[in-house]
Order: sequence, then structure tokens, then C-alpha cells
Amino acid sequence: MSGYTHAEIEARWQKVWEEEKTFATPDTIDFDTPKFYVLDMFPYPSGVGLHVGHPLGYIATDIVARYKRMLGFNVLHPIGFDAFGLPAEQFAVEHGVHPRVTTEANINNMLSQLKRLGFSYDWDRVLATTDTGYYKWTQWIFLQLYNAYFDEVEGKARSIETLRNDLSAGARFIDSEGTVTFKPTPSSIRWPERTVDQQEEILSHVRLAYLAEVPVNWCPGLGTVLANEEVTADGRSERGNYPVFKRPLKQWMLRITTYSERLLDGLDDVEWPAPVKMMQENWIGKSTGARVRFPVVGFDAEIDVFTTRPDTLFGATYMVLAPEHPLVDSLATKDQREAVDGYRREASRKSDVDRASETREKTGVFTGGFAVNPTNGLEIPIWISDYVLMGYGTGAIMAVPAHDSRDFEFAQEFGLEIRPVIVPPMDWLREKQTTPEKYLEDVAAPGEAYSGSGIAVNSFNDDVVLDGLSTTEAKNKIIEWLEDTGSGKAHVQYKLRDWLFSRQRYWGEPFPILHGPDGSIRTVPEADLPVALPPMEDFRPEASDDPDAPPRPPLSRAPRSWREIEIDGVVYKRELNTMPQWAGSCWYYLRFIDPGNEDALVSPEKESYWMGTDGVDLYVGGVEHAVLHLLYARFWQKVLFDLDFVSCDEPFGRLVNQGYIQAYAYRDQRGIAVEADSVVDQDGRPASDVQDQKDRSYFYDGAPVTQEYGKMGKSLKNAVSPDEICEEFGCDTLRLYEMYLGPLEQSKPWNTRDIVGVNRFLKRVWRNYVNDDGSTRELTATESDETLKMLHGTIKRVTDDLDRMSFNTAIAALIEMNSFLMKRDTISRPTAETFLILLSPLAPHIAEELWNRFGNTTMISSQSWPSYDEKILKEDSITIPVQVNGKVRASISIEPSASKDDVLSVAREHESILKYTRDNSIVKEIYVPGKIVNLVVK
RNA sequence: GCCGGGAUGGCGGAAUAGGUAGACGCAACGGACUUAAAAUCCGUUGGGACAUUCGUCCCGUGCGGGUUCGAGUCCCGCUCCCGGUACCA
Repeated sequence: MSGYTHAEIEARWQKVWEEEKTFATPDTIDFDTPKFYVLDMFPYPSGVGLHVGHPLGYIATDIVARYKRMLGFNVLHPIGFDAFGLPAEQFAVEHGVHPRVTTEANINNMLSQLKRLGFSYDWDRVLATTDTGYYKWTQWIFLQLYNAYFDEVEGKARSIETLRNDLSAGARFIDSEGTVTFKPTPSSIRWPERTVDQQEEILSHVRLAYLAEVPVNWCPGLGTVLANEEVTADGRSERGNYPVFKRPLKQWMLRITTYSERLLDGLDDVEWPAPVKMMQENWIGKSTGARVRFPVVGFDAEIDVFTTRPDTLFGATYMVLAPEHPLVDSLATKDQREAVDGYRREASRKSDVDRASETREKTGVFTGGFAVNPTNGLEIPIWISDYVLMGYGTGAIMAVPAHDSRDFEFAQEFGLEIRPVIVPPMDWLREKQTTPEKYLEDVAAPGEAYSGSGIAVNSFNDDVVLDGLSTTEAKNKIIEWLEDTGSGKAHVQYKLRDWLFSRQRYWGEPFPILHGPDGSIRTVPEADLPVALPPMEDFRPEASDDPDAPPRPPLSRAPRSWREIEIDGVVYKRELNTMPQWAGSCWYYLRFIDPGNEDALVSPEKESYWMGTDGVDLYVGGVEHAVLHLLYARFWQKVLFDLDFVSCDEPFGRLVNQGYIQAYAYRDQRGIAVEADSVVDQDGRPASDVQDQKDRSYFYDGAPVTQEYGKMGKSLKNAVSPDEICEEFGCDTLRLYEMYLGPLEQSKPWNTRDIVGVNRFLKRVWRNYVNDDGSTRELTATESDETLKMLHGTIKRVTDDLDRMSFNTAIAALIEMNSFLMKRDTISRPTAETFLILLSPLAPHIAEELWNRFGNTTMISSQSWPSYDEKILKEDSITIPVQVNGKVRASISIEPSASKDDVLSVAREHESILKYTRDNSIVKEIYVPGKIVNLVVK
């Protein structure tokens, strides 16, 4: 046997690595050695198996893990499964098998696929969110959330117990809405005078986990409610694409909004891709401005609005409430009642899909009521319109049509007053072919609102004058006035909403919560955790086409012995909702550190070593988790940090998003995707051989098809399985190919045809060291200077490239070195072995095999990463280009240490240069040492 | 609309600090070996002009300007593509 038999080699070493636990991270470890925690985003154990796009990130992290081990780091490189939740459950429902069974089968299938790729995970740490030993601690964290609140005074979470003590002792004060303050305020209540039940009711307003009746995203198609993050822009479920309706339901919520500012601030401290930071920033959506109260004419009520432009208050000529606003009912006058009710009915019937799909034409109805503009005392009409959303701010706005495009459109539609209070800058006025005077006279003439900054005008009353002030100055001044007069105050508004945490599904973590007959809530004692999912034959959700049908969680059909529990003679009912998919993935990176711990979610010593101050050192995953998982996990981490369970505030210090693997796909005349595998061109050649060439037309089963290009997957029928590639070329080839495709972060096309390139490389490596008869090549003891130079140059290149995760260029360097070595008559043992070490993180099996054939009894992975010698890399002479007027005209050979004058005189004397300088004079001479000479002639 | 990211040969990509654009691989073409094919090896390969030869010159990193001795890289203005978001007051 002499050829490169990848199948046999790879199977053998995978077996050895697994049996000898080569890559297991010992439980007791030297904490003085620097650590490196490299993590892949938690995969779902999907039923359809992996395609070649999935392992892209895993290959990258595996290379880094192997590289860092050789550099002497303690490396933690675990893998596990996010196995609860909709995908697993939908798969189970579709196949009519219990999710426990399908989940287990899918995990085993995926584990064997991952093992076949030669990954150096610590297989002893594999976990799944569905393990009772795991979700015990998910439930435990929920209890911590329930028993904590966000203390505005300290800017961090504290336990409810501490708050109770502080309230009794007068160290904190609270109002009926749950605002906690350090000093008493007029609205603070007398805590000790309240009954325990009343106190509990007030505390429910501050707990980080709370039960509330709120308008939620109800998805009858899935039989469950969904988080905002799980609903697409066109109002459908991200999973399954079912319509989603707004509807009020009593649900568990997590008060993530209290962490808005911390979640925003923390982004400054992490090394993440800019787009992900941006998406989180936008999702949190911070706006600064003011809240202003407008008294309602005729009865004792005020409309509270939020505005980012309090400097335009004098220009508020009407108000608009969301149709669902609670004040609407009392505001509507007899004359307008019918119109108002009609509009509200219509608005409530519209799902978000309808609202989005309609043209943005403004609709609305006058309520008949008026409010008073607190700045100038003018009575302004109150309207309702669906362009004001109940879910943002206060659900009401002051309309400044002159300086807000939405208000402008609305005012134009209904003939409302438009009052200019800002003079736009001259540039804008010129563009609109107008002047300040003409603009103030007819503000609607430009056809749009001016919403930028400018100089305030028409803005004064007896106490305050804004006229002449810039927008920033005017804002400050009017806020001061609002606060003095009590009509408003500075306010920061966030777009982020609290996290809806209940799902009406079976396949999730049960809540450790009991409901008393009087409506009281009781937590399951820690000692009784986990609350295990009851085994159920019929676990299906009650899906329905009727958006008004009541949600019936599957657990309501669990045996009474599970649903009800008697404590001290009182019968409590268990919470029947389950936690959402994201719960388990919020903290799995902590459990990997100490997966078997039965006494704590993680031991503090191990946690502080592996998480340190910056958390996971390298986290690789898809950009699709930019807001959902990454925001939720950061939130939980911060709560656990505040409560002293973990040692760092941000869980993922460095994040890298891998790009998608894309591939050509083909659709028939009806627009239906056909198997890309079976498409041929006009000459009958497989499409995969010619797909990037010009003048090709494609056929499937004799009928013409059109070519497109997109993310590899089921829907486009263009998936390629890693199993096929491993079988034909070996997983070392697959690993190299996926990395050689281009930068990790970039999306790039899969081209099965190109794989032969890296496969040829590995075969050449093999032939270079293994003779035709299967014997190993004779290696010499000493090395030529030329080869040494090549070797050290390659060490430098590969090291630098791996440090910046530029795997494609590292492979190119190895290819170049191998091609160089193939041409040498002799190779020394150190050269050959060093080459294999450099190759081993990328193509571990062939490296281990050749290492072994050289007679080594140790594992190649236990070797130290080689270092290079700058002295060897130093050249005796280097070739540098000589430019004339910036164009290369010659190259000269110089000593690297040559002086500027020497180099320039050589350059000037060069035959090809004289041509250009003979008839001209040199006006400037530039020499960048070791790089270039440029002569400027005239 | 707004906010990000990007555009380099036939294709994937390289150029890390403003310093020889196109490393490395694929495909293509020519050649060697072979009865033949596969495999393997060698050579050519951004476009164009000139040259019998060594070669010489011009153009070229989406488009138009600019800064600089010198720009794929920096600045200004566009075009197109991809992603996110969408009446967020």
C-alpha cells in the first residue's frame, strides 16, 4: 500500500483520538497556564443532517483550537446541542415520533457526522439543553431572575430579598408602579403599612421575571406566542412562515429593558463585527428627548407623549393617539363616537401584515377632543391614527407637521395647521428654491417637512424664548422649562421591549412555578429542581386557523398528578407554558466549563479561569443570531454577573461571523427548484463543471432551466453533503477546501470541481514523503540554506496567517513550500517534521499519519508550534524596483543594508533608467528602504 | 427611505504600514509519459500594440474627480450588488 488512502488513514486516527481522549480538556488543570476558550454557536440537531455549509465555522474553530494547543494554551473547545424548541418539535410532529426520540436520534447522527470531520472537540463535555441535568440549571437561573430586580440606584440587579429589607429599613423607596428610589418621592408609598399581599403585588412590578397581560405575537399556525425577535418584518413567524396576530394574553416576561443601557454600553468592550454591533444598537433603539404632558380640555386627564424634538413644541398643532390608546374611549365626543369606534375596529382587525403591505397613505379620525399645548396654551385637536404605535413610547404623539415628515403627510391629508418653528439652513432652502421669508410664509410649499436642525423661530411665551437658538440649545432650554413648570422632563426612550418568555408548546423547559388557588405565585424550591417534563403520548400543539381561539398549552393535557401539587393542604397548579428555544442557549457556554456539576451551574474557580474578564476568547457563528441569541445571552450573563455567580460582564469577548456557502441552483419553467445535481449544459456536461462559464444554457430532464445563485440548502435543492466529499476525497481535503475558498467572514460559492486542487496538494505531500513501495523517504540530518530560508519564511507566513484567521493564505504558503520541497533532492528530518506540524491544524489526519510513519511515538498535536529565526530570513541581496515618475522601469539588486546614496547611484546608472534621465533632469529621488526607488524627472 | 458591508482576470481569491496588482488554486490552451484514457509532470494564461530574437511600450482593481514622487489601498461625488431595518415620534 503506497498511495494516499485517506479513508483508512482518517478512520484510524479518529478512532485513536477518541479512544485516547487526545483532545479532552482535563477537569483539573494548571490555572497558571493561559487559557483559550474557543466556541461554536450551539447547533440544533436537525433531522436532515449537515450540508457542507454547516461545518465551515467548525473547521475554522478546530484549526484555531489545534493551533492554540500547540502554542501552549489550555484550550476549551466543546460542542453541544440546542435541542429544545420549535425545530426539533416540528420535526417530531411531522414524523409522528416523540421529540425525545427524534432529538436523540438527530443528536447521534450529527455527532457521528462531526466526528467524521476530525474535529478536536472535547467529546466528554457534549451536552444538550434537553438533558434534565442541564435544564435543572436553566430553571434555576429563571428562579434567580424571578427573585431579582434591577436597582436603578446601583445600576445592577439585586435580590428581591435585599430590596425587601431595604424597603423595611428605609434604605429604598418604591411607588405603586415599582419605581425604586434612594430617597422618598411624592409618589413613594409607605411600605410597612402595606399588607404582605399588597407588597407582593408591588414587587411583581420590579421582578426581572414577571407575569403580565400584554398584547403579544400570537401565531395560531404554531399554536404559540412568539417574541418580537422571532417575527419577521412582514408579520410572519420566522420559523414556518405562519401569520402572526397581535392579541392580549397573560404571559411570562423577562425585564430585559432594564438592561438597555448596559447592553448598549457593553458593545464598546467587545471585539465584534461592526454590523452585529449595529444591529443590536438599532434593536435596542435608544432615543433621547423629553416626555411632555398635554392637559385634555374639559376633563381631568393628561396625554403623555415622548418626543426627540422638544425644541419644536411650539409647532405642535395637533395630537395623535394610537387607536388602542386607553384614553381614546373617554375622549371621543358624541358626534365622533361612531367614526372613532369604526376606525378602531378596523385597526384591530388588521394584522401587522396588512399594515405593512398597504401603501403608506395616512388614515385617521378626529376624536372630537382637544388638548392644551403647554408651551403656548393653544387648544389643539386630538386625532387617532394607526401611524402611531401603541407599543412605542406612550402610544401618543404631539404632531409637529412642519418638522416631521409623517405629521406633515397627515396634516396635508386632513388639512391641519402646519406651523413653522425652525428656520432651515440656507443649503436646504436653496435646494427648495425658497428663502427664509418665503418659507415662514408658506411652510408647505417645498412639499415636504424640514426635519433637521436649524434656528428656532415662533417659539416663545412669557417665561421662555427659544427664538434664535440652535436646535441643541433650544432642546436644553425647553427641557429646563418643562422641568421647572412640571409639564415634562428629559427622557430616554428605548425601542427594546421586554422579552416574552412563555411558549404554548410541549418541547421546552417547564417553568419552576406554581399557581395558588388565590392567584398567588409560588416558586418550586431549588431542592425540587428539575421540574421534569412529564412523558406524554400526545404532545402536539393545538394549531388553529382561528386567531381568536384560546391558546391551550399541551401540558394542560398532562396527568393531573403532574399538573397539581399539594403543599400544606393547599392545591397548587403548575405553570403549563414552557420556556422558549432561546432559554437553554443563553448560558450553555458556562455549563461547558463544568458540565457534570450537580451542586452549581458552574464551579466558581473553573468559571473564573475559563471566562476570565473577557469571556469566550473566540465565538464563531452565523450572523443570523445577531439580535436574538446574542442579546438574550448577554442579558442573562449580566444578571448572573450582578448576582455574583459569574466573573465577567460580557460573555463573548470576540465574535466572528462566518459567511454562507452559496451554490448555483436551477429552476424549471414553473419556477420550481430542481436537483442541481442532475442539471446539464447544452453539450451534456454536468452543470457543476461549467456553471461559472459564459454562453451556457442548462437543462433538467431535457427541459430548459434557469440558473440562479443562493445560500446552500434544502429549499434551493443545491445542498452538497460533507459525507459524499469525505468519502471521495477525505475530510482533510474537505477541511482544506472550505478554508481555501476565501476569508471565513465572506460568503462564497461552492464549486465541487475545484476540490481537486487541494486534494492534489495533499497527494503531493504524501508522495513527497512516501515512496512508491510504501517505504518512508530517507531524510537527511542537515539542511541547505535555501531550504532553511523557505522553511522559516513559511513558519512566519503560516503563523501570522493563523493568528489573523487567514486560513486561505496559510494554505497557499504550505502549497508553495511543498512545491519547493518536491524539487529538492534531499530534505532534512527537521524540515519535513516542521512542515507536518505547520500542516497539522489544517489537515490533521495526513499530518498525524506521516508524523507516525517517520517513527514518532508521540502525537503530532502534542508538539510545540515552531518559531522562526529572523536571522535566517535575512537576505544577502534583495531585488527592488526602480520607478521613473511612478512607473516601474527596472529592478536592481542591492544589499539590504545599503545606504540610500549607494542604492540611488546604482539605480541612476541602470541602463534602462538612463534612457529616461539622459534628456531630463532628476528633480526628486525617493528611496523607501528595502522597498522601492522612485526618480522624478522633468 | 434609513443604516451597514462590498465591487480586483473566464472563476474563487492574494496584495498585513500608500511602494513591482493578479500570490495560491480552479478552468482553459500547448507539450511530455501512455496503444489509449485516467493519474502524474513541464510550460503558457489580465487586455492591447509593436518585435525574427533578447524584449519594448500603452491600458488596466465598478464609474467620475482629487491628494501624493507613487493609490486596489486615503479624500470627495456617483452606480450597482448583498445584508439589516422599516410610520420608533
